Amino acid sequence: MAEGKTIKRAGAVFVEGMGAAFATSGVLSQLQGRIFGLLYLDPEPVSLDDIADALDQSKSNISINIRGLVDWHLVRRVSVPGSRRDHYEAATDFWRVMQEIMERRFRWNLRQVIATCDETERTASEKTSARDKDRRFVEQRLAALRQFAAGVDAGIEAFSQGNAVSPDLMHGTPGKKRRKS
Amino acid sequence: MAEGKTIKRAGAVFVEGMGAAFATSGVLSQLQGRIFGLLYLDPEPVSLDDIADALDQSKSNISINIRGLVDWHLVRRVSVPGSRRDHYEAATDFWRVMQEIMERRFRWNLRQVIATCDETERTASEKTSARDKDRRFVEQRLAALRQFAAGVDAGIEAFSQGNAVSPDLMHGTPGKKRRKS
DNA sequence: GTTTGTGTTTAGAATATTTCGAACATACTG
DNA sequence: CAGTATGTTCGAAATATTCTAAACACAAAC
Repeated sequence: MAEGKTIKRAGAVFVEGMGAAFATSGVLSQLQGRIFGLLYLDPEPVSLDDIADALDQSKSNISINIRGLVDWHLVRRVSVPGSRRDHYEAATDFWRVMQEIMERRFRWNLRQVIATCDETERTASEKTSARDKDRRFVEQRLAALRQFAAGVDAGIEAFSQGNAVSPDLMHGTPGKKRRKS
Repeated sequence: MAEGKTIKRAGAVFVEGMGAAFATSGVLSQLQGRIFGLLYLDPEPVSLDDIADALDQSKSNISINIRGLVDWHLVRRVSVPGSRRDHYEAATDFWRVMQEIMERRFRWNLRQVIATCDETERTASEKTSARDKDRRFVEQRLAALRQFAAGVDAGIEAFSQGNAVSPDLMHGTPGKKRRKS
């Protein structure tokens, strides 16, 4: 609306590019990428219907998908004085978004791995019929995986808090066992 | 085969846990997680058919999915003396896998964003009809996004090479404009 | 060279996800 | 309060993905 027809052309390139990028991100969908692309190049907040219109999608679909964008802090819902409609604008604090993803996606995933290791070990130790050799093998493997996941988890946490992270702190030189300090 | 029935029970917990973890990873599928889970707790390499059998899937499906695991270096194909079949075993160098993912997934994705910014800018500058104000707005936004993506990209590269990465090197304090050097 | 064992490709079936339009709920307008 | 504008929810349709079984290709064994 506020932008000229030419920008709209360039906008189409950007919108589709963001769609492609988001689609392969594993975090957000193609449509969410396109929505973000549209908003990011528009200086004015845009209403739901205008977004639906511009991207040729149903209002309900935009409604659903934009919620995810707001969740990840990639888009803000703002109120526009004259209008009763919800309006949306792109956020520009990508750093924040990245932190959010690291917290809620990566770390959550790592904890899931850790939890699985723990649960497996508990289950394995209940039943005592397995040969010692097998038991030890499994426990050693579970320990190795848990240690890796815990290390990365700690690394991300440190990073999130503004600390530098160095690779060798995270991977405990696999193969050879090493003391903690 | 080489593992007792009890380990198999615990194994089921682990297999399903890995399936769940991988499913939400955005990189690999649930089935791939289950395959990895199975192999990771087995000291012996396992044949295609045995995997298919254990996970109750068709051979072809396993064949397809295991290729992805090998691609990401999460699983190795090994040859077993007595048998003509391909056998597979889990890799244990998670660090390597992580690097692989960072390179081939994250960085590739960031470059995609950068490329889109560049392409958009080129398209925008061809058409000169837009008002200066709009043009500058768009260009400033494209520059900001590109800078962020380039920063993260450089950070990951450094990290991959064993260097420490600190957050403040990456995010150029958004809001206020800043000179390059 | 034929047969047998093995992994891969392929076409279609099964399943899951995305999308739409209608129905609904809610809040503003007069 | 009636009426209208707006966002959300819901069930069905469209689309995409995953999975299977059969056909295929290739190599080893006989």
